[in-house]
Amino acid sequence: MTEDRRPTLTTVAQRAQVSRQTVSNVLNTPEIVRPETRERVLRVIAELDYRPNVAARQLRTRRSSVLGLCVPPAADGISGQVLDRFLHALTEEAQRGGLRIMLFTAPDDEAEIREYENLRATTGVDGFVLANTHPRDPRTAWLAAHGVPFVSFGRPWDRGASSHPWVDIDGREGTRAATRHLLDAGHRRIAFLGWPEGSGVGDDRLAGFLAALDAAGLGPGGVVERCEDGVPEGEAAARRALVRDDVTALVCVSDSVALGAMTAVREADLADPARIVAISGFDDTPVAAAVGLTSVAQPVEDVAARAVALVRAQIHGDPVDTDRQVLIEPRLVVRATSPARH
Amino acid sequence: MTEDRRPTLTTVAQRAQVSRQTVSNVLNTPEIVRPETRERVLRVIAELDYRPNVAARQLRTRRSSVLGLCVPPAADGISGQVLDRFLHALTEEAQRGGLRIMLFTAPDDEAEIREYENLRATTGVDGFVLANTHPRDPRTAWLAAHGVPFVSFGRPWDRGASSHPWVDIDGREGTRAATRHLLDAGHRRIAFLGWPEGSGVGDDRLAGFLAALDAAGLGPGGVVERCEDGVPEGEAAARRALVRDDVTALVCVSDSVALGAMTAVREADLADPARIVAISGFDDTPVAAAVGLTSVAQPVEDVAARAVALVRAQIHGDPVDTDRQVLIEPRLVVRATSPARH
DNA sequence: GTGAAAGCGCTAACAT
DNA sequence: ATGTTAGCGCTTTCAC
Repeated sequence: MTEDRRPTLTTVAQRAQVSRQTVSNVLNTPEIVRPETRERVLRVIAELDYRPNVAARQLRTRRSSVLGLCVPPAADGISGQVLDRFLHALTEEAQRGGLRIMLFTAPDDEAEIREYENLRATTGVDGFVLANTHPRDPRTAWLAAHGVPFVSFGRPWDRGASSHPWVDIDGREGTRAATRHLLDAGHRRIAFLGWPEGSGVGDDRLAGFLAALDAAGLGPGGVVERCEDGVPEGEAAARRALVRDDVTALVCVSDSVALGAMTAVREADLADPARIVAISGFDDTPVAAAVGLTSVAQPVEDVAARAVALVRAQIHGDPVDTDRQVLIEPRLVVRATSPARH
Repeated sequence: MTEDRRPTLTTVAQRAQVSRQTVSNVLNTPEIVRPETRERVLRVIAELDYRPNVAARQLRTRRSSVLGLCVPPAADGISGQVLDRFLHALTEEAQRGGLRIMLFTAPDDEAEIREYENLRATTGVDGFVLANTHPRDPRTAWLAAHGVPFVSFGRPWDRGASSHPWVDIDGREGTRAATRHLLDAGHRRIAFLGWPEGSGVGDDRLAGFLAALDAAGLGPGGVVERCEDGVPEGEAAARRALVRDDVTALVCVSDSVALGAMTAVREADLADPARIVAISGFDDTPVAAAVGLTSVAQPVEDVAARAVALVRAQIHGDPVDTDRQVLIEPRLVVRATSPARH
């Protein structure tokens, strides 16, 4: 058990015959150091495998290069997957830019706010990423009021909510693309299986469906069945929609609902072999890929990249030249559940 | 924008009329401080809302109270859910014990090892949790060789591998319970849908199946069909198993395989209404709950608790009185796909 | 361009 | 039981 400690700035300085400060400059402001000195110092750094101690740096600079992320107590079913993919992407993107992601949990919004305070005061976390904002969210208001850098994955859905930096995926455009795809495949009577009215995300997705119908001259309005998110719920909703004999395609608000719809459709297809009902889901979860479900994919990597850029700008106090609100286009992934009609 | 900084030990000391050191003692070794002094200091701490600066503490104590966790580049399908649930549980458990989880990524094992070095040298991460160990894993060997505290969720599957602290779930016991459940339900000819031979986890689960058959006097051996993990793969494997008319139940190595099997079974049941084939999966993913699939649940909360305890013991240099290897019993969740035979 | 001094907030070691 | 001293490793400020 060797007890010798890691090299420090002083170790490097001695060995390179310069002052500590010069070594620090080589690392932080290399351009002000004479090239030959710089070379020599860099060589010693490599030789000794020197790495700066971030705790010491943080103590001095009051900057931790750490972002906090609250992981929700329970994964919310199948669609929870999206959040997990986002977490992977975020970690990767942050790391690429010299930032780290630190996790924490809280049972409710108030507790989460207390953790923000705590993490700021103790660990000196530089900023936060919120991944599950909801209407009337007290957390964004608190963070904004306290001047804490943050960004949310998800728009604020309240009318007149104070605007804060966010990145989101254009759900409306997603369902619009899915609906257009089904129209192109030859379907004329398409139903939408959505969530109960009032959820910002769900309403947004419904809007895209209606817009596509309208644009095709099939509007205004359309067949809409609503249900809570879930597989059996989706199955029941699909049954209700399929009562109408002319419905030949279902645009679903989520992969969970779509998975349930697939069961209902399978029965309907058996009852009337001439009636092949097409389906599209939303989120492009692994389940969708597994069962061959056409779905709308959320490019979480793009979201992560923009999100990191937005917090970083706030941390560095950079004037944010690009928009502080970013809407990202989703991508339709066509699979077996939406064949062209012959 | 008020620029006044947070209170420090000195602020508290002055206000409480004691030395800095006494305040520190109140926080770290309260028992050596006279009760009345302690009370007074604590009151001031509360008044000023003082919180210790962890960077300063870390600089002094060479301890960060941070655990590193590598998130895999890509979520591996439906069963990836287990890992995500583990991550939630781990965060919660760590936080409860005053530890934080810091995320990082690496494209391969070698890069991950480099990150270990990096995180140790720069951030002073106290230990690591590995969640995806595999046969011939160079990472555990490196960590052990360098005396870095760590624990893995998952046994080392190599014969004669150097033993390190780990926590795992007893997959063998899981499939044994599932098989026994189907035997109790009246099934006599049960097939196992497993992964290709050679994966430690898959072989372990198969062993439980065989053991249960043996114990019931139906062994040795049994109907075994193998396939890669995945829904369509599971469907094909189930078809192969169901060719035998006497097979009335399928024990599946994962929920993905089981989900595929459900499709095959549905067809078989339609072809012969008298033949109701039961199914069980493994992992108890949200999908299983959604489609009513009987499955073996992994109590990741327990795993997280034991894992945190094991790293903590190493960090503190505590003599580990309990076993450094912990095997946790899974729990069978009975749902609609395994009704009793009438 | 380089060096010296000071101090970020904390705790280990010793003195009282 | 409490106080004093010193220093963890780094960067900011100001000399040179």
